[in-house]
Amino acid sequence: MSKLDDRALEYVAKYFKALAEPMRLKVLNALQDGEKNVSQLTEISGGTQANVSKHLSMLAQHGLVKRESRGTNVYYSIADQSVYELCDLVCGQIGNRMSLEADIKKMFTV
Amino acid sequence: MSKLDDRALEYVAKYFKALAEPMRLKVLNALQDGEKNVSQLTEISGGTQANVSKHLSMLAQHGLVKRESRGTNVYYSIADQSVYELCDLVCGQIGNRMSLEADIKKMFTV
DNA sequence: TGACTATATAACTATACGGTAATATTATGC
DNA sequence: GCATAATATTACCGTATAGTTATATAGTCA
Repeated sequence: MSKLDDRALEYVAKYFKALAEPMRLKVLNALQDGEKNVSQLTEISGGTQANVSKHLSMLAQHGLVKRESRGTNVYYSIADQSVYELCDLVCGQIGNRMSLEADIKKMFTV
Repeated sequence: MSKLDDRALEYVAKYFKALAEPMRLKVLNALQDGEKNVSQLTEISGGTQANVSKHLSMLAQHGLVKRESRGTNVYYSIADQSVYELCDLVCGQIGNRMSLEADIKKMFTV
């Protein structure tokens, strides 16, 4: 983050934007223990098939997940494990906030 | 990022959302070498005073920056240095992408 | 108090985006 | 080819938000 010009900032912002959605975080979370197909992710996330599919294609477009179709199924997996570092960092930060109610804080410090 | 419930995901998503804006990243970038007041940030970022002020108040609300008024000036500073770890992680990831054009990649690897 | 500076806010517009429902595409097996 | 299953896409709606302009608020100094 030293000398980022405007175009670079756009890229970084877009990357964060990909993570700035609960449903997408849920999907990424579900992919932590290995690849899953759209049906599985749909069920785990509790979303509709269309919506999950849309989020997945967005995540793939931003390079966060990899797509591999096998038969009629399409399997998605994490493209780069370091995405979880990001989330852990954020969780750590949020966990440290004194302004949050105790029960919220507990969620992050388990 | 182990057992995050829906409410926790909302929090994390909101945090990322605060970072998902080029102008806000620019402001955070400008604050790396210490506090600055709104006028300075306005000039550095090239935005309008109103817009920068709005982004700053958003960043403050999400706990990313601290606000301190001295005289008629208001000085903002980074609340938690680890925000730059996040950005560096993202820059590193983006820098590694083979799909990006070389000149874009260069921006991140300098 | 009144002028001046710095910052914040309100009202507004345009645009982006998440969710849904319906439909299209692609692959499999008969 | 036809039926079926899995996934993707389209069109639409409602809402959120970035930016702008104008105005309000607050602090300083004469």
